[in-house]
Amino acid sequence: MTAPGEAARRKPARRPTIKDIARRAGVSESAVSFALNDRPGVSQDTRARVRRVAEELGWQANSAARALSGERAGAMGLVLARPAQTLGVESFFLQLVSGIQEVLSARKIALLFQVVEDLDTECALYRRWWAERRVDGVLVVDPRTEDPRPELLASLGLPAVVVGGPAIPEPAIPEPAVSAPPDPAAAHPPPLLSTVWADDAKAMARVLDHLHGLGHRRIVHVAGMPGLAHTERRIRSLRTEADLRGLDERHVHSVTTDYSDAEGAEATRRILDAAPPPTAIIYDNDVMAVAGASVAAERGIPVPGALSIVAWDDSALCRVTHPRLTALVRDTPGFGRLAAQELLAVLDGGPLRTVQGELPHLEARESTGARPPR
Amino acid sequence: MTAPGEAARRKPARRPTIKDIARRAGVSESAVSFALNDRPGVSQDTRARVRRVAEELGWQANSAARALSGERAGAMGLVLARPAQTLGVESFFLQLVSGIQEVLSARKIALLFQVVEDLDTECALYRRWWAERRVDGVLVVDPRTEDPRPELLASLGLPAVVVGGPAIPEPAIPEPAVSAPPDPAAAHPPPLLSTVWADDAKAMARVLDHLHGLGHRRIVHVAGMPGLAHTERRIRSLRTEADLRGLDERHVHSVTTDYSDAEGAEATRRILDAAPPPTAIIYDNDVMAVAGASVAAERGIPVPGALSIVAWDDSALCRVTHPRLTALVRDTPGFGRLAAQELLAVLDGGPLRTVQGELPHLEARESTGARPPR
DNA sequence: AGACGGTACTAATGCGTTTTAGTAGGTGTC
DNA sequence: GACACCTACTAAAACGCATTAGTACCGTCT
Repeated sequence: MTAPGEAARRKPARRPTIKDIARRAGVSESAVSFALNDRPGVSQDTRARVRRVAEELGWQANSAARALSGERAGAMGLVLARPAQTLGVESFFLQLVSGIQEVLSARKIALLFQVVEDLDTECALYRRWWAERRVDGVLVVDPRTEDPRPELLASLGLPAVVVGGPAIPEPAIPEPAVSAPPDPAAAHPPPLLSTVWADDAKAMARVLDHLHGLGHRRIVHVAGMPGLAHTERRIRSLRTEADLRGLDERHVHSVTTDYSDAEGAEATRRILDAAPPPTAIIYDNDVMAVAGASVAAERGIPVPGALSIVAWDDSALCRVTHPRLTALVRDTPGFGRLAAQELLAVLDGGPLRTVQGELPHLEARESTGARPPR
Repeated sequence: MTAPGEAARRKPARRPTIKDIARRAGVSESAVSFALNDRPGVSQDTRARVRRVAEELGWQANSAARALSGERAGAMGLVLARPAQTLGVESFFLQLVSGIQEVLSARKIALLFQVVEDLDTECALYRRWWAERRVDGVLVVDPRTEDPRPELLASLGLPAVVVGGPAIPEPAIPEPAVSAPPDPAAAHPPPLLSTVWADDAKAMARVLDHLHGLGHRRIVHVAGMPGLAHTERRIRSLRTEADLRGLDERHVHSVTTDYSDAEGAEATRRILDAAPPPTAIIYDNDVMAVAGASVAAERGIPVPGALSIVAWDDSALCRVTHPRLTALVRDTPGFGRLAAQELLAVLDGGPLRTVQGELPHLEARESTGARPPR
């Protein structure tokens, strides 16, 4: 017996093709194709025999050949445009991806995942993927308020689903009536792509309910990146909820950051320097929330004694701090599954849709408590 | 003018092929192929003209056709076998992937990234990718001590590089001489795959130098998952380093976990319950280190006053805690680049190699200090 | 002048699959 | 018994590219 490694190196095992199956089953290649793809044109007997032979040979369709013969590439794409150093701690993406794949891999569809530096590179990559016919569709993440991607993808005819969009105002929050709406068509352009999203407005309402119920009246929202659609949605929702409770800009407002721990900490320092400082802070992700909690610890500000903290997005992070952080929990893998299903639906010629993910719920932990007296 | 969305939907823009270029440049398809692939057989003039036309048309080779015509799929694979709920906070993988892609995308090679539940599924996926000819090679992460993957991949003839291996003993640490070595061939099987790895032994030596230099004599290592090669390497290295300093099992030892915050915290509680408790703890990842720091805070144990903490792997996490954690910093994207380069080398028919990544350095922050008196 | 060799190209083939266009044989119809 | 009609299959084409085998032309050598 030879060493398995060497043997393997010498004979790189030819992969079986349809032709091998045909020969072995004593039928034509077309018959094999029909049999394996559940197409009519072969008897039950033949179909079963071909299937058995294919199984024996361990045959799998050559994806390139299948893609070439007019059909699909059997792959979807997901691009994450983030500067390399911003990558990291957030658990959101791996979980989203894992949910997406749960759906795709059941259909034997692969996922091309690519991390790029910026939006331009992302767009260039879509073009390349499209020209190379590498993917059948893409999932667009981090939708922005002025987003070139839907337009681009629609013009390429590359099926896509926006994850986390859209940038249109939520129906639940009627805009205050204005004398002459500037340009309704521009404000509400018809959506170019299907979209799955979470209702940030309702989620924000839940957070405000929680904090307001605890007596908090001075609340600051440390938001994420300015251009992102959900950042803007959350900021707007905060304002709406504050208005409902009669709290003006001086008491309740948002500041934007780049989502990093550094800016989260920096924003927290500035916020706590204000006179009077807020009694509660809402952070747009878990990393910043932890960074903020750390700043409070550094300054000896008791949490939740003097300051309550809420993290938008839960993860192990929120449970390893002391105290553990109250967080908005959402089912991120579920969101990924939803997005993948919607993309498959679009590929199957389904209509453009806007579907809504599960509403996040607030997991109250030790970082939120009653407003401090005085 | 029609709405852009509608127009896009109606006319899904045919993608240019080599035939289009040929027609437009007034040459045959083969000439175009020669010109675009830097093959001899066309004049400089023609080559330039064809290139220009291809550029104008925005032509990109159809990846399926290219793959089918005997060549490569133009894609690599990376499978991450982790239970869904373990996914998350670690920044390691996204950074690794980003480094890998820096190298691959320069060569227009795509990365298929897949998250699966367990090792069996991972192996099945390799088989499928191989049979479908979906990838030209794969990167194997999380190498284990008893790892079926190298054998499988070698037998399939699917080029691969192990990232973070190998499971062979480091040459720097000669094993204590034994009378009859059990089976040297089994202990040191010839490597089946190329490997990139970091010298965990030297890194551990650095950590021990640091802690020992600060006076620590009772040190516990909270390691990761038992079956993983680097876990075993680190455990062995710790023992070696402890022996060198005359510290026996009672003073210096390792415990294993599943890398999660929960087990990191749990292990910390048990460790601190020991009499006498250690004065320093080394955690195998950032998440557990933060969880451990949180347990210390919970118990009112001052860090580093009474307990020093070191995290193996740095990330934003280590900087957002209070105090900030001393960590072993490695250049993870660089490691990814190295792995990708090595994989390309293997594809180009290069020899099986074992290359070593940059040695991590210890970033001393506030979580380590002099051994407490008494 | 004929053989030789090189250059710049074209024609034709193959990759593995799907799909379209046949075709042979049987069954039913009137 | 000629016709249509179905079933179960085969043959052939197509997908877009790389590649191999020509081919036409030109200059050079003997």
